[in-house]
Amino acid sequence: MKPVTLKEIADQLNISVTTVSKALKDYPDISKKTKALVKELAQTLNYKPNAFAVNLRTKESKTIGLIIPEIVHHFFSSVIKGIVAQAEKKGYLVIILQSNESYELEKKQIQLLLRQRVDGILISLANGTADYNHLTDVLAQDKPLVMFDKIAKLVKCSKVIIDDRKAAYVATQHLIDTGCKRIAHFRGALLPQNSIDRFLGYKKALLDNNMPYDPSLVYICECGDNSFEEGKMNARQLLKDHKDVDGIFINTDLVAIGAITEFNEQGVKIPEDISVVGFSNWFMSSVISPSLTTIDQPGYLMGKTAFERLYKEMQQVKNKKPIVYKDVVLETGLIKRQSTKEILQKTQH
Amino acid sequence: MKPVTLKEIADQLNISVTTVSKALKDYPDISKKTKALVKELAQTLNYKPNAFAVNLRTKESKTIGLIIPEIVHHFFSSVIKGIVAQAEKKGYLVIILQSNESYELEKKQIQLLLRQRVDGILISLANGTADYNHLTDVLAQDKPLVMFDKIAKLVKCSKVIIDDRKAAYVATQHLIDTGCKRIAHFRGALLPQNSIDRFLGYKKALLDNNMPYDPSLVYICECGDNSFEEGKMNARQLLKDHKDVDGIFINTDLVAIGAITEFNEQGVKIPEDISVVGFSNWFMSSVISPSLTTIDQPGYLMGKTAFERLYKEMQQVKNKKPIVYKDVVLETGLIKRQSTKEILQKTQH
DNA sequence: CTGAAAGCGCTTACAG
DNA sequence: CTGAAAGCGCTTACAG
Repeated sequence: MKPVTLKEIADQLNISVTTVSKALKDYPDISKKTKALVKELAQTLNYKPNAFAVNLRTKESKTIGLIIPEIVHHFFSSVIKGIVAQAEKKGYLVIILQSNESYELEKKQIQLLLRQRVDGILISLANGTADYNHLTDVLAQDKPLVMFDKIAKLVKCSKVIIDDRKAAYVATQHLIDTGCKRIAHFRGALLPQNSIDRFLGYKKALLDNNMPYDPSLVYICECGDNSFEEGKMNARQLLKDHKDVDGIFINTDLVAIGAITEFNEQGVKIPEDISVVGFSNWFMSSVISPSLTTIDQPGYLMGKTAFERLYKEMQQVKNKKPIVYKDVVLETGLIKRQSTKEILQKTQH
Repeated sequence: MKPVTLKEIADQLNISVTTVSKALKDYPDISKKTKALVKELAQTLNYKPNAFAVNLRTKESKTIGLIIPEIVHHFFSSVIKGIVAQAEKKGYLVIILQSNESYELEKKQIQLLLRQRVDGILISLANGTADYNHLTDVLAQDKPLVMFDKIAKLVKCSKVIIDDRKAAYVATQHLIDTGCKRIAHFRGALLPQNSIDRFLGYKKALLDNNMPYDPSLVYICECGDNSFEEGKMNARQLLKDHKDVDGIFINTDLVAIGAITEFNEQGVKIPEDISVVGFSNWFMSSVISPSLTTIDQPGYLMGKTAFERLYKEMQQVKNKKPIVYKDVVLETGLIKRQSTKEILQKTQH
């Protein structure tokens, strides 16, 4: 069963393809009668315009590309959901690609999307991405590109992020406010901007509170996959290296959950012996024991907002206006749970 | 900066578009010299074939559609990952759509994908889907359609599933083997096939062990969203209704985790007072306390396999052969953890 | 070995 | 109010 074309409708009605096309699109210069006839037949034949032909003519695909480091991931899957939902509302389809945190794959995927002539690209960078030529290539073609969460500050394009530095500051301050004196940090991989920013927020909170910054308390993971195992390993190492640590701010909830599991296994009491704060507020964090104090990171909203930005830019391109770049910073919040102690009364008289 | 076309390459080289096209595709009737010239220029100009034009000519989009009930979901996101990875290997792009468990949305999305002229469709049905015309429409167009996980048995197409009935039987048998005498079941929504099959497996295990089947021990959730809250609610209700229940087989891990949380809060001991078995082996289940005994459901493999099936069918269509439908049943396994007791010794003499 | 020509299915400026 | 014609960027059967 071959799909129905305009020509078939035209032939059956003994009118021209032009008229059929215009009738379906409600051009004002077509008679009401013709329109009704055409629409009815299109309906009964179940006519669907051939997207390839339409795209070829209009140079629009109504499709966007999405490149994400990892799909099986609470935060990222929430972002995907936000993007897909918002895109559908505006009549756009989303092609999804996963970079697996690989720079090489990411580069290849950008090429794939460009070849596919998507109208715009949404990307969260792989940890390994340090070279941005593949991204500036996109921008050079006046193809809208919006980064979210894992971004490159140096690339000139719109970005949707949270204030990682501030959020990390709040997390660390909370540890301090609850009485922690010696606070470690699991920072994950070295490169990604949000890893850097969270580290800086941690450091600043220490210094602002006149606490010494000790680099040996910062655990970097070369693999940098932010995994459960990474948390377990780091926690084990920490217990060997620094028996005096009484608080940890951890880059990502999953890593924090790994750490908590290790502490539980070794009989280290949370929060009595060590307080733990995570980052992202994965659903899991509310149900483990003890439940994890963490930073709430609005994934769905970030996806929605990123698409909205991209949409604006795609409109600008369509209207032959210059693309206006804009950064959007979303709010985060601290979720207090059982892995940190009560805030000390600041009783002074 | 407008994308480069074949014509531009042809003009610069003073040859025809035909020759350029053939040279790039390594047709044997083009001279080595010409091929080298064309390829070099294409490279320097960063030529990328216009996918719309290619698709329009070849009637192939090298794109497939994926409709899934929920993206933020451990099992489904694993499936997505498997599909996307395998598709990319074979040179296909994936358009992702989320039905939100809504039949209406699902129907609309099928239309969207058909309009987009995807080469094939992968779908896991919404809970509410009871009418299959939108699916048979796809099949009637000789467009490959493969269902996975949440399928409709009545629709004639390839399916990739697990043996839900058998897996549920194994789960229930495990409860029996560990000494449970009165076993409840949280079955979730009424309609979906796997909900039905898991229930039947539960029931059969009881009967095969000469245990009475008591319908009042089966908790159906009309909302049927398989949520954490559903688990808490059902557990609360169960404690009111049936104080003698000492084991539960629960449809989905997330619901089981909700139940465990409720039991923990009410001081009901797991597995001493009540043993719990879940279904799916979400990552979360290994880190909660007590960790959850569950059925391992191979999400990534299911995604990969579903794409492979679709790929075969797309090849058949391409080669003008009839589509051969096939069901693939993937293996599951029981993961024993802390939420169930040790298996009783079957000492008989 | 090379190229002119037709055509995929649409849209739209233009003529009548 | 209707339609002939050009063209989007490719591919491929055919001629030379």
